[in-house]
Amino acid sequence: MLLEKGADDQLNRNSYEPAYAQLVRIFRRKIASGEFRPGDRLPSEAQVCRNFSVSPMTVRRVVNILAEQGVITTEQGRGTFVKPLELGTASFQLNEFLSIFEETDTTEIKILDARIVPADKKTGSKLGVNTGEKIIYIHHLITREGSPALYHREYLVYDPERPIVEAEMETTSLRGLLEGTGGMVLKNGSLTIAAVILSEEEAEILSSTPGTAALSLEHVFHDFDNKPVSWGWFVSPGDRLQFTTTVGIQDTY
Amino acid sequence: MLLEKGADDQLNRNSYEPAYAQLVRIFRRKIASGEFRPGDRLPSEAQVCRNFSVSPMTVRRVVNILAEQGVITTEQGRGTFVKPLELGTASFQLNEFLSIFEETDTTEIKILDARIVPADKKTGSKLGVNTGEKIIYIHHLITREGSPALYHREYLVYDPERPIVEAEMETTSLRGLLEGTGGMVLKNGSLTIAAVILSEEEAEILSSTPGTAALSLEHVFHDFDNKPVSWGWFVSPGDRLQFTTTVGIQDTY
DNA sequence: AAGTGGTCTAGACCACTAT
DNA sequence: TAGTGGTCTAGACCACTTT
Repeated sequence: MLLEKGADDQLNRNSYEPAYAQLVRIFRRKIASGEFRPGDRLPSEAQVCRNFSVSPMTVRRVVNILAEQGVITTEQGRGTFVKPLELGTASFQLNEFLSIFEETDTTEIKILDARIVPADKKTGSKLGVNTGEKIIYIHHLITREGSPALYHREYLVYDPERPIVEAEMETTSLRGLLEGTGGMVLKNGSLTIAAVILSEEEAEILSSTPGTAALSLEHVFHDFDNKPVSWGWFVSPGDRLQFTTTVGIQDTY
Repeated sequence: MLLEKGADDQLNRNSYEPAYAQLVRIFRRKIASGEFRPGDRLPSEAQVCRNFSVSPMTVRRVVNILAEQGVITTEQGRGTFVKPLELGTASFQLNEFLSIFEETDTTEIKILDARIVPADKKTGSKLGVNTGEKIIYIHHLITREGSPALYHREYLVYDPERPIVEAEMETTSLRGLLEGTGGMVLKNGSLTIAAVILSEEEAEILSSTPGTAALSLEHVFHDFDNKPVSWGWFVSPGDRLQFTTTVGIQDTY
């Protein structure tokens, strides 16, 4: 090594990339390359300050980001260590699933059904309305390159004061909901992924076979009064949809 | 309001909870309560500095955390705004799924099979070894409160130099792998959730019925030479396992 | 006592947006 | 020009762990 310094040992202070981001990248690379192995102690923050000529606050920020990313752990008074790979840190992003809606040239959203119906017992309890009360039912089919990819059924509370009907019944509104630009102001929601079997009716809609395995994504959304306003689910045959993710250190330079 | 100040308008500087964490909590609460609605502009950072008597760096940290959490967005030169709910930000944590392994009093891990086998074509290609080469095969059954919850099949590259066999064949090693304390030093892995149908053999293992819907979690792990060292999958009947998560502002005080 | 991470200050300077 | 977010400094003080 002698006195030579590589690109991993100094910052480019003229770069548009901030110093803290460069340091995050450098340390991720050092870990990915095996220079720092799981369990190893990283140089102390004071040392990093001296090595890269940056202030303690900047190093602190880098450490916080890497810890947030699950790459390192800090132990007060002891040091900062490279984390071993942990399965539990894996998270599956819904974004990936929803990205198909953005391929507007190959993806088409059709309305199969949309009307006002009386709530049955289960739907009523999900939406917090009495059985028999009027609610909105919408049935979407999403096709990719001409063939059905998944369907969406949704029940919405019927509030004449809010023009949900018009807003929601537009095909664009489904996309709007996904992107957060819908007409409704939603506070939060809960989502569930489950495995289901296609019924005869579902199989016909999706041009599939009854008894096929499928993924279901169920959702309930609440407004700022904590009242449920939407209950519904997406269903897609198992061979046309799956969720993937990665854990550990990725080789992204 | 007059001159009164509520708990949401001042910090407790004697608390063990740092100022930045208190501020994050306060702003989350203000947003959850509807005091700030999606689209609203929050007070400028300089204003927050004055209102709470904190330095700009502390406010900056708060803003970064809330932005990271997906609660707000920042626009340079314009301001900081409350984000509308976005479906795409949802992420399903594997941790929740793996938490069943921590209930050691009700969860039991049994080895159904564990031996050295020749690699078939598919397994060989997954693990990067030639067809017919020796690999390790392990079959676990995980039971909860006496009844089968899910099974795990795994193929491992056979390296006599590394005592994977002994380490991995212990029931504790599965738990170790999940927690990152296994004997192997893994760099990263890829994970896939898919819907499958239980075969007759699988149904028998799981005390279920053939044709039932099930969730499959497939995994491939790589070492620091970027070589695959493990390929396997968990399978659980759809009525015994699902993934859930939430989006938006939660009411957690 | 010395070294480690953790919080916080009170500014500086910059880039961007609105007026 | 004034106000906004964004980066960074050079310290201070604290809590904790190791020697």
